[in-house]
Formats: sequence, C-alpha cells, structure tokens
Amino acid sequence: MVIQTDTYQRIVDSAKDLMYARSYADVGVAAICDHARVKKGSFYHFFTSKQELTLAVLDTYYADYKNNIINIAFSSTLKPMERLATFNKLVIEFQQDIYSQTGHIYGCPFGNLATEMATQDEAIRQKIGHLFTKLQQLLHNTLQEAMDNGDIEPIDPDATARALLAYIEGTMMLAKTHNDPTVLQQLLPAGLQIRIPTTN
Amino acid sequence: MVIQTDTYQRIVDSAKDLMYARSYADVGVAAICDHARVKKGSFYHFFTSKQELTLAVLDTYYADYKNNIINIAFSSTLKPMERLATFNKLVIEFQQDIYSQTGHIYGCPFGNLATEMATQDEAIRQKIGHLFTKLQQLLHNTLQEAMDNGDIEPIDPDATARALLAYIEGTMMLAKTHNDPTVLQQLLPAGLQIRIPTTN
DNA sequence: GCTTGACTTGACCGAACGGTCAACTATAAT
DNA sequence: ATTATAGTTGACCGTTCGGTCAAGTCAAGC
Repeated sequence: MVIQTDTYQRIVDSAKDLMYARSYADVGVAAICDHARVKKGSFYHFFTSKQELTLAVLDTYYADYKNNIINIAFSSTLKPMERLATFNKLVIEFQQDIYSQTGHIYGCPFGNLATEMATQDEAIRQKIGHLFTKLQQLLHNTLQEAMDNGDIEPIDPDATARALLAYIEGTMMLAKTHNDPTVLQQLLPAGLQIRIPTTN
Repeated sequence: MVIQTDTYQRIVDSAKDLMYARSYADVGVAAICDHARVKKGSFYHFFTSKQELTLAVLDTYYADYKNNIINIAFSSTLKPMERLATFNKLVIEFQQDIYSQTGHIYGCPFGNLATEMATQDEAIRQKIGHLFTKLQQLLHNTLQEAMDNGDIEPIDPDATARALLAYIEGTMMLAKTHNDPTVLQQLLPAGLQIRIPTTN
C-alpha cells in the first residue's frame, strides 16, 4: 500500500511554520496537531517522536530555502559575485516580508534551531551542521569561480566561505534581536567585502 | 531590615549556569531551585516570574563578561587593534575551557537567549538589544581610536563595529553548531580585517 | 522580651508536556 | 467479497510546567 493522505506533509508544514515563528520548546506536539488539523494519535502514526519530526522539518526548511533563494541566486547566468549580491537581496526581501506580516524578524531557521538545540540533541545538531557545510560549499564554489575569473584577488576560498556564512548568520541574529529589518539592509551587502587571505 | 541571605544570588547563579548550558525553556524553575538548594516558594519570594529572573540573569552574564573579558581586553595600555586581538584570544580561551570541561561549545549567552526568546518575550529581547548596543559602542570606540591613530585606513566605524559584532556572534553560532572550538580559532582572528567603507 | 518583617517550607493548583493505546474506519490488493 | 493494512480517533498515562499560599522560622530593632 502506498501513502494516500497528505497528513504527513500537513504535520511537517505546520511544525515548520510554528517552530520558525517561535521555537522548538515553545511549540508542543498538541499545538502542531491543532494547526495541522490532526489528532495526536495520528501524529504518532507518522512520527515516533518530536525529534524525528524536527529532523523532517529541517529537510523541508532546506527544500524551501533551495527553491526560493538558492536556485535563483546561484544561477549560472549570473557572474559569481552577482550571485552573492542576489542572495543578499533575496534574504533581505524574505525577512522583510515576514516582518511586514508579523511585526517580527524571525532570522535563520537553521541558526535558530541550532542555537536552541545544539547542546541538547546531538542528531539535530549534526543535521544542521551538515546543512551549514552544504551552504559553505556553495559559497566556496562561488568564491572560487570569482577568483578563477579574476573578479576578486586571490584569497583562501574555504576560510572566506566560512567567514561569510558566519557573517550572514550573525547579521540575521542581530536583526532578530533588534527586531529591525534595516540591520540586514545595512550589514548584509558589506559581507561581499570579506576576504580571508591565504596563509603561507 | 536589610538583605541577610545569599539566596537571591544563589538562584541567579544557578539559573545563569543552567540556562547557558541548556536553554531558557529546557531549564525549569524547579531545576533552578534544586541546583540553588532553594525551595520553590522561596524562589517566588525573590522573583515574581521566570522572566524577571531571566532579566536578572542577563545582568549577571554581562557583569561576568565585563570582569573576565572586556576589562582585560579593552585596557588602555593596549593599542586599539591589539585590544580586539586580545578580546578574540580571551573569547577563544573561554569557549575552549568550557569545551574541555563539558564536551560542548556553549556559544554566546546573549546570542543564545536572544535567538530563543526574541519573538516570544519583548522585555528579554530589548534587554539583550541594549547589551548588544553597548558592545557595539565599545567596538566603535576602539575602531575610531585606531582610525585616529592612523593604525587603520578611514572606514565607517559605526557600520564596521556592527559588522564585527555580527561576525563574532555568527562565528560563535557556527562553532556551537559544529561543536568544534577550532572554528573559533580559524575564523575569529580574521574578523579584525573587516572594514566597511564610508558611503559618500 | 516583644514585635516586625524578611525569609523558608512543603503542600498544592490547573494546565500543558511528550507519548501510548485499543478500537475504529476506510481503502487497496487479492 | 474478503482480507490486510494504512490511517484516524479520543481517551488516557505519568510527569513536569510556572506559579500560589498558609503556616512557620528566625533575626534585627525597639
């Protein structure tokens, strides 16, 4: 027999929205079930635990992120450094939209969950670690291409990619803390200037 | 009558340690009371709510931070950019110590709490926002002094200070997510190269 | 020595937590 | 038409949550 209902996805989608708006701990299984119009017993037919759901939520976060931001910004029709600028633009627009609708800056869904759960749940921490590594590789490849094209001076592309990721995440966190989208507008574009030179 | 016991401080200290190691939501009032060897009724003699305690905890976080890191690194006996390098060194040592003792990178106590609570609790969000602003001003003054001394080229000291703070916080978050102190060693020193030029 | 008020104690509250389960319905495959 | 199983339902579990409260202890101030 094949899957025949959309219950699984409704649960994941509800959890994704609720946990992003609030936090892992603040969103209970009951609240997720209510939002998804699903009974708790049905929830535990699809998931063995809240943790397992959260791992599935992370996949959906990433799929959304890839469809709505990565695939557009990191298009091969753009020059490498233009991709990074487009990425910044899309991130700012996304956060600005949420801010207009909710009055709150939500920040990065991966960063939020990692910060809350890293010392508590090893599986969740590792999963987010892998996702960050994938983002880092994307930035690395882009910087490498910019170097190869002579668009930027020679740098350490790996260290610079990690630094850029750290800068993006830190900017998101500051914007969330100040609940102010202009923080993103003022800081994110400057990230393109970050360079870590090769150490010889 | 004057305060005659150390109960208040035992509660704050316990909450500080537990919340830093775990999270706001994962540390209940009962756990804090157990750790502080205090009964719950006594807790509510000193605090009207868990939120009020958390605001007090933030003050203690900051006092510790100032005593152990800021006052040492930002000593006027050091040249401006040396202060930032010393700050990096002390932060790395602090996180490395915790990692050696617990096997976990805890990250920044302010960033952790802000990320978890910013959309949930306005008072906590604002308090951390103010603390970040204070740190930003410290960085600003240091960069300004470096500029005035001619140690660095002219930049936008305010934007650069905010960018540096974002970079530090993002680095802490990545190190926590990868649970790896070497992330700090590799990334933090490069933060001193961050420059945001003045926009004319 | 008595009063005052800071502090402590332990029992208690309703609500919410994550999770379980037996019974039931509906549907796909034979 | 029957069977097997995917999916649903609602009641229920023990535990913990943040918070309350009446009663009691204890020491400082008069």
